[in-house]
Amino acid sequence: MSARSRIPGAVIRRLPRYYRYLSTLHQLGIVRVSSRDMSKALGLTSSQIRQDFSNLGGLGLQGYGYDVDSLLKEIGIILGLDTMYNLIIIGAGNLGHALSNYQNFEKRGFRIIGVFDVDQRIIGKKVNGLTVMHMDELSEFLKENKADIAAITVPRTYAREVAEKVISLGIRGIWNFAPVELEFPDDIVVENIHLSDSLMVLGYNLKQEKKENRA
Amino acid sequence: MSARSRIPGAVIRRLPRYYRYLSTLHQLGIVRVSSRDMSKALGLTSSQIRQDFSNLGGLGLQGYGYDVDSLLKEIGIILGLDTMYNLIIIGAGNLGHALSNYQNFEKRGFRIIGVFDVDQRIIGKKVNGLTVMHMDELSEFLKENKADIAAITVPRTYAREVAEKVISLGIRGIWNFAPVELEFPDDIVVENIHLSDSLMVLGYNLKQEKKENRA
DNA sequence: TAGATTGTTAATCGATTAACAATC
DNA sequence: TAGATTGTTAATCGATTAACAATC
Repeated sequence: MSARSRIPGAVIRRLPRYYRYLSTLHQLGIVRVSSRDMSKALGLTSSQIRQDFSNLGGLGLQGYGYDVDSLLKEIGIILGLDTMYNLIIIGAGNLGHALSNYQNFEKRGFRIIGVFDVDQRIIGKKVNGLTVMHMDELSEFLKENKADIAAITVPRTYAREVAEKVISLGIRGIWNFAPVELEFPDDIVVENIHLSDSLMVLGYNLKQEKKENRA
Repeated sequence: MSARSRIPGAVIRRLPRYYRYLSTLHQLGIVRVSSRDMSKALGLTSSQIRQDFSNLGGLGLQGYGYDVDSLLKEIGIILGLDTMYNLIIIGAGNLGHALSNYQNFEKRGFRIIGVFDVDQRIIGKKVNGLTVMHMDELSEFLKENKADIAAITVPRTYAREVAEKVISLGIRGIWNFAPVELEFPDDIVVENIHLSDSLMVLGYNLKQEKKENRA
C-alpha cells in the first residue's frame, strides 16, 4: 500500500488545477516555483499547497521551492495522464457534439472512440471524424473496441437505463451530464457534471452578494 | 440577519439535488417523505439530511416527516428560483451552442438573452432563436439589456480578458467553462465548470478502483 | 554562512455522523 | 396512547491553517 493510495479526495480534486498552473509556468520557461508564488496565483494558502504536495511525497527542496518540470511530471503520473482511456459518448445532442469536438481531452489521455444515439436523423452523420451509431450497435462495438468511460448526455429520463446498459457491457466509468443521481456498486466510478445545479448555486451566491452589499 | 444567511456552503451545494429529487416525488403525486426515505434515494445519511433541513428552518414535522410540496417550495425560494436571471453567452463554439439550446435553464429562472463571438463565420447566424452578435456590440447591447451572468465558453487564452470586459460592463456573475482560474474581487461571483478536471478525477478514481480490485 | 523555503506537527475550523429527548 | 420521526446536542471525522524546526 503506497502512500499515494491514501491521498485525500479534496487533494485529488485540486491536482488538475495545480497541473494546469504548472503547465503554464513550464510553457513560459519558468523552472522553479515556491508555495508562496503558487498561493498568490491560485488563491490558496501556501500552507495548504505544501500540505498537499507533502501528501504526494516530498517533491520540494528546502530553501529553494519546487522544480516546475518534475512537479508537473509527478502530478501527471498520479493523475494517470500517461495512461490512455477510451471514451464513448451516448447522446449526440448539442452537449454530446460539444464533447466530441473538444480537442483538450486527447491531450490529457482521453480518446473518444464512438458516438451513439437513437435518433435516426443523426445516425450516420459525422462528428469530429466519427460516424454516429445507433445504440443497437453498441454491444457489437464494445466487443471489438475496449471503452473505459461512457459520457452520458441523453435526456434525464433515459440516463439511468443507458448507464445500466453500458455497465452491463463492462464499462466501469460513467461521466454523467444528465440531472439525475446515478448510484451504482462501489466498483463503478461516477463523475457528475450538473450544469443547472452549478447555475443555481451561482444564482444563490449572486443574491447573497447583493444582500450583503445592501447591508 | 436571518438564519438563512449563514447556511453553510456545503449545504447550499446539496440543495439543487434535494430540489431535483423532491420535484420527482411531486410529479409522482407523493406528498410526504422522511429523511430515511431520502437517505436511501440520495445516498446520504438521514442525519445529514435532517441537519441540512434544520439549517433552512424547521421544515419538518415530528413523527411525520416532510411535506414534499412545502419543502420543494421552500428550497426553491432559498435558491432563488423565483427570481429571473438574464444570461449572455460569450463564445458560440460547440459548448456555447449547447448551452444556448439547453431548455432546462429557463425552467429554473435563467434566460439566455444574447450570444456573442468574434468569428465572422458565425456572427449573424441563429442559435435557439438568438442571432450571434460580435463582441464589439456587447457594450451597446448591455446598455439596453440588463444581464446578470456571463457564461464564458471561449478558448482558454481569451477567458481572462473576456471576463474582465464583462465585469467592467457591470456583470457580477461569471459562469466559467474555460480551464483557467479566474480570481476577482469579492463582489464578483464565479462558478467554474472544468470539464477536463472532472475527467482527470474520473480517470484517477478508475485507476484506484482497479488497483483495489487487484489487491 | 545567512537566507529562504520546505515538510511536519499541532491547533483550528467546518462538516458529518450518532444518539436521543421532544413532540406530532 | 403508542409509534414514528424530527430537531438538536454532542462526538467524530476530515480538511485547512498556523507555526516552526529541519535543511538546502
